[in-house]
Amino acid sequence: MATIKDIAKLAGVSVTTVSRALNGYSDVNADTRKRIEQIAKEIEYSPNALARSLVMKHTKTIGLLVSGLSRDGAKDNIVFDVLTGINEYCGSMGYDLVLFNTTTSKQKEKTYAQLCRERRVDGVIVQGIKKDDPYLIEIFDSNIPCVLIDVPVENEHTGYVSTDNVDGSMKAIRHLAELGHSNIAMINGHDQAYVSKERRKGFELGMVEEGLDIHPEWIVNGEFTELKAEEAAYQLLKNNPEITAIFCASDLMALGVMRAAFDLGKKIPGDLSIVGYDDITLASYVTPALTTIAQDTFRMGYEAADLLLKILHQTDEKRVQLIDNELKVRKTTTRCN
Amino acid sequence: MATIKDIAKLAGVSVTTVSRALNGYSDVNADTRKRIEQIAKEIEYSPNALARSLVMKHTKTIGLLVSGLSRDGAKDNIVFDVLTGINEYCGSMGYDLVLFNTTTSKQKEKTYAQLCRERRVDGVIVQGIKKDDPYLIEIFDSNIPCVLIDVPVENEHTGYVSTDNVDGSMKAIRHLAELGHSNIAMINGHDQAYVSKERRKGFELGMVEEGLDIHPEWIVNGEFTELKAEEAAYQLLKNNPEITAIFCASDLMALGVMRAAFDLGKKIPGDLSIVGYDDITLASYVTPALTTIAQDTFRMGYEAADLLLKILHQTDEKRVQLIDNELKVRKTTTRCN
DNA sequence: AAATATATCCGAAACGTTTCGGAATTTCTC
DNA sequence: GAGAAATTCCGAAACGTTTCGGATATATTT
Repeated sequence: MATIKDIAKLAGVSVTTVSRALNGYSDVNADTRKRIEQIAKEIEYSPNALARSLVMKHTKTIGLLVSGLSRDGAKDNIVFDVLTGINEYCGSMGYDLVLFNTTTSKQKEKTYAQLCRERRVDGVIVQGIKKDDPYLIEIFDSNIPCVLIDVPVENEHTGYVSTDNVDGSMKAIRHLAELGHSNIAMINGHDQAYVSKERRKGFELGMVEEGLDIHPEWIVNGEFTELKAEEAAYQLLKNNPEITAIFCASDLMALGVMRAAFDLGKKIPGDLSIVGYDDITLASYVTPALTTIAQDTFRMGYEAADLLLKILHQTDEKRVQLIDNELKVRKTTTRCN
Repeated sequence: MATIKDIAKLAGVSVTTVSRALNGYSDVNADTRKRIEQIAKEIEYSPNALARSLVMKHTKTIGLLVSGLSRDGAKDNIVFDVLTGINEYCGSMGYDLVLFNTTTSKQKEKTYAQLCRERRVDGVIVQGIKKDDPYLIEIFDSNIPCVLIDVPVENEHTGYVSTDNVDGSMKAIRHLAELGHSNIAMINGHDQAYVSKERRKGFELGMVEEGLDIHPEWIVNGEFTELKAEEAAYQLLKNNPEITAIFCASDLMALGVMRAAFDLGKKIPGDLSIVGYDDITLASYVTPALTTIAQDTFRMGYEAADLLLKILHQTDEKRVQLIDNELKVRKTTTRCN
C-alpha cells in the first residue's frame, strides 16, 4: 500500500512537505501541493490512520459499550434507535464508531476500560449496563471521557443523557386518573435499573397528587421482559380483580400485560386500561394500539454523542442532557366504568 | 499511559523481553515472566493496539458498511439482527467492529474503500447497499476481503450470504395455491435489489408450477416501504377486485397491504390472503398475525462474519453461504372461497 | 546594499509496538 | 571435559505518520 514516502520520492520532496501539503498547511507552494495531490491520487494513497493516531494521540473513534446487542434485544428497537442517533451525529463530525463486545465470552477477561485503552478510543458511550457493574465503575475511575444512557453518573469526564422519568410516569398516572381510574397497579422493571426507581417515584408522586391510594403490593417487577410481566400481571389481576388500570415501566412489559388480560378474559381497554413506556415500534402496530409515554430514543443517542464530543473537546461544562417525553394516547386506555 | 518501556525499566530487562513475555513466547524465563506480568498489572499497562497493528499489519477489526442505520430503518429489525449476529461471531473470535457512516454527508467525499484502507480494517461486511453503487464496485476492485449480505458477488476476496429467495417465494405460492387461490398478485420491492428479482422469479416459477396464470400487471413495486406498498395495493385491489391473495416481498410492505385492504373494507384473511417475507418482529405481533417466509437474519449475520474470517484467513475456498428459510403460517392466509 | 521579512522546504525525533538475528550462559551428551 | 544443544536474553530496525526547529532562497524595506 502506498505511503507518504512513496509520494515524497515521486514528487522529489521530503515526507515533511508531503504531509504538510496533504494536510493543508500554508507553508507549501501551490504548485508542489498540486503535484503532490496529483501523485497521491494516481497511486491511490490513503493515509494510515494507525500511524497518524499513534503520534497524534487521538483516534477519531468513539467506543460503544452496549449490552442489548443480543438476539432477543431486537424486540424493542431502543438499542438500535440510540445507536442510530449516535451514528448520525458521530458521522457528521467525522468520528467512527467501534462496537465492543460485552456479551460474548471470549473478551470477558478484558475489562471495558482495558478495551477502551487498547483501542485508544477518544471516548465511550455506555448503554444498558447496570449501574453497579464493577467494570463500569472502573471506567469512572479511569479518565476516559464517557457518557451513559439512563444512568446518572457525573464526573469531570463523564456525563449522561436521560429523560425525566418521574415526570413521564406522572403524565401516565394523570391520564389514567382523568379517565376516572383509581385502582391503578404498576409493573416495574427491576431494582438495579435507575429508570425503574424513577418511574416508581413518578408513579407514587402521581398517585398522591391525584389523591389516590397506593397499594404497595400492586407494584411488582416484570424484569423488563414480556414473559415475566405477563406472569406477574396474571397473578396480580387474578388476585385483585378490582384493578382497572396498569402502568407499565416498558412497552414490552405492557404487551405481556395485554396477553395476561386476554388469558383472563379481560377486554382492553373496556375491562383494563394499560399505559406503557418507551413507544417502541410495536406499540403503535399492536391491536389495540398501546397508549404510552414516548421518548425519543434516536434523539437520546444523538444528544449523547453531542455531549461526549463536548466533554472530550472540553468546550462545555455541561454533563447532563435531559430529553423530553410525551404521552401518546392510543387505544389501550379508556374511561373507567 | 504506561508503555512497554516503562515495564522494561522497572523489570530491568529489554523491551524485547517484555514483549515476548506478555505475548506468551517460550524463550523467557518463568520467573521473569511472572515479574513482568506483575509489574504490568501494577502500573495498569494496556498494550497500544495502534502501535501493534502498525507493525503487525492487521487490526483485528472488521468494518461494517450499512445503509439502513437511519431513523426509519428501525421498523424492520433486519439490519439490527444481522448486526447482532455479526457482533456475536466477531466477539467470540476477538474481533471488534467499526461502523462506517454511509448515510451522513460529511464523509461522503471518502469512498468506502478509502475508509477501509485508512482504518486498515481486516475485512468488511456490506449490507443494504445497492449492487451498482460505484463505491461498492471500488471495493470489489480493491483487494479488501469482503462479504455482502444478499448481493451475489463472488471474487478471490469477496463472497456473500443470502437465502434461497426463489425457493422461499415458491413456498409462499404453493401455500396460497393449496388454499385454493389462483388470482394471486405480488407487491415487489424495487428493481435494483437482487432479492426482488429472485423473489419475482420464485413467484413466477411457483405460479407455473401450480398451473396458475400470471398477470404481469398484477406485479407492482412497493419500494420496500409500508406507505408505497399501501398505495400500490390500494390501486391494485380497487381496479382488480378478483384478486384474492397477495404475496409481498417484505413484511413491512405486507403491513401496508393490510392497511389498504382495511381502507377498502376487505377483511383479512376472509376477503384477502396475504403472505409477507422476512418475519420481522412486527409480523407476529400485528393482528391478524402475518403469514410469512421467515429468514434467520441473526444467522445471516453470524454466517457472514464466519465467511469473512475464513476468506481473510484463507482457510476455505467457499465464497457463498446460503441460509434456510421457512414458511410460517399465521393468520393472514385462509382458504379461498 | 544591507537588513529584514517572507515563502518554501527539510532532517530527525517521536509515537509504542514486534521481530530478526544473534549473543551469552547454562545444560546435556558421549 | 569438549562439543552440542537448549535456555534466556537483547539491540536495532521497522511500521507510517506528525511536528519541532531550523535552513535556504527570494522578496521587501530602509
